[in-house]
Amino acid sequence: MLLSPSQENYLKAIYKLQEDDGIATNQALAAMVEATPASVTNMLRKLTDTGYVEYEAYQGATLTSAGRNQAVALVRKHRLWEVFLVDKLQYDWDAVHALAEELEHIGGDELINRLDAFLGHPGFDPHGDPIPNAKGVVRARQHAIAASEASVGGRFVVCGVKDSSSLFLQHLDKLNIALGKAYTLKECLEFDRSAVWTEQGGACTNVSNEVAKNVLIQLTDA
Amino acid sequence: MLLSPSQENYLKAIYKLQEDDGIATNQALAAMVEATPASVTNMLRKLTDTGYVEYEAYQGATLTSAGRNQAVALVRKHRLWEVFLVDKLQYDWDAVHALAEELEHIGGDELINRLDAFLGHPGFDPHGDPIPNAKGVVRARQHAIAASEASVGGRFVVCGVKDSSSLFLQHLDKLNIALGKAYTLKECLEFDRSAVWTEQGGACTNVSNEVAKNVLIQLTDA
DNA sequence: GTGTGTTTTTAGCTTGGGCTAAAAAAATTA
DNA sequence: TAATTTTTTTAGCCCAAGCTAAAAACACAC
Repeated sequence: MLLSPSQENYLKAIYKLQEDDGIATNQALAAMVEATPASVTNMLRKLTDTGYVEYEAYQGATLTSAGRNQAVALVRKHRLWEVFLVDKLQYDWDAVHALAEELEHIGGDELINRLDAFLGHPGFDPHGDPIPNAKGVVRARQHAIAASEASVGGRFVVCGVKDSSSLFLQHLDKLNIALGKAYTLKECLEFDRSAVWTEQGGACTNVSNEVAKNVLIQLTDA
Repeated sequence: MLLSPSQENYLKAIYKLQEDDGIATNQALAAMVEATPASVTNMLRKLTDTGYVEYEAYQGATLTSAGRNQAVALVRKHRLWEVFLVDKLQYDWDAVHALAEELEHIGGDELINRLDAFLGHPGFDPHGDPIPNAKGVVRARQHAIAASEASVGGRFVVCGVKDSSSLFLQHLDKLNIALGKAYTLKECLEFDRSAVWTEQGGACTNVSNEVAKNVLIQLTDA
């Protein structure tokens, strides 16, 4: 059974919602695929008939194992294309999402496995999200927590973002925050719950709680 | 005005037919886009309304300058993706057409210009066809003739193919004929109009007229 | 447990791109 | 020129994927 780009987008949306919220409601799906709830009901019926989704009226949707395989393959394709665009074509990390969204619907396993090899089997995409391997295994990011959870005096390395919207990523660029950079959490300001991060070199950045909640870090002992 | 993949395919087909035959008839278009003549009539009307095609009933279709720009841009995208697939992902030259056909509908100028730069601004695709530049200028292949036009004793280099179907390209692979290789035309066999080509090393290949007609060469004096 | 508000579904319509079958125009042959 | 064949167009249909508006189901508060 071959899936249309639209159907693939639904599967990906269900997958993400299941991961994040545990459940994929009609409304949440509608928001994610940018369609009306009525259209979602339609499509869920179709995907149920073709065996990718399990769905009973009013109960939300879950993926079958076939559906999950498809979704993970799409995530793999999306993230590998993002790596290509950033590493090879020198795109900024905030500009690649939309293009990867188109590219992920092209070709099959052959193409993506060759791309994977060409890129050197990268483990993570430009936003720090892990890339599933050819067998569909996603190794979870280890020990990652939101930066807002760090405690004063703690040292950490930025390893990902929760929000990969262009707006947020450009904001991080302005704050000079990037993946792989190491910081110490100098202090937390009671008033607005913003934080002060210092780099090794001594540069200080004031980070709002809103930002910190969307930055993923790994604590380091050094 | 944004074009759908289907519309883009029609523009490309009209462009090719105009180049090859001088005229794009309804029937030829139908064959090329793999649709019925009735569907072609429909689409031509649409493309006329949007200003990409000039078309009067029963008279065949021609591209406006806007249409030609689009078509040339598509050819550029197609050929650059083919170079990517062969040079970077190690695909065989007979396997890339279908994938490039999908990839050519993705993204806009930005993407393709970055790809072009990444590939080192190649002049020709893996089948020897010239790649239009960012301004839409296609520089014609120089002095290329069909191998069937060569005369006995002549030396030449293979520089392209007329037929880039998978079947034909695989046949060339079997004959060990590839772009860039140099040959001497040893003799022409009266009986079936096949030819004997010899390589520098001395290896001989018997080439049928059918094949020779679809191989493009450049004569060399040496 | 009844009422109110939210969520989901149903019903019916729209648009893009196809299709077939039949009619009309053009081209070819006698 | 007339008859026949080929090509193109018209008319009417289908399917995928969306939409709106209204009805039904659910969930929660009182």
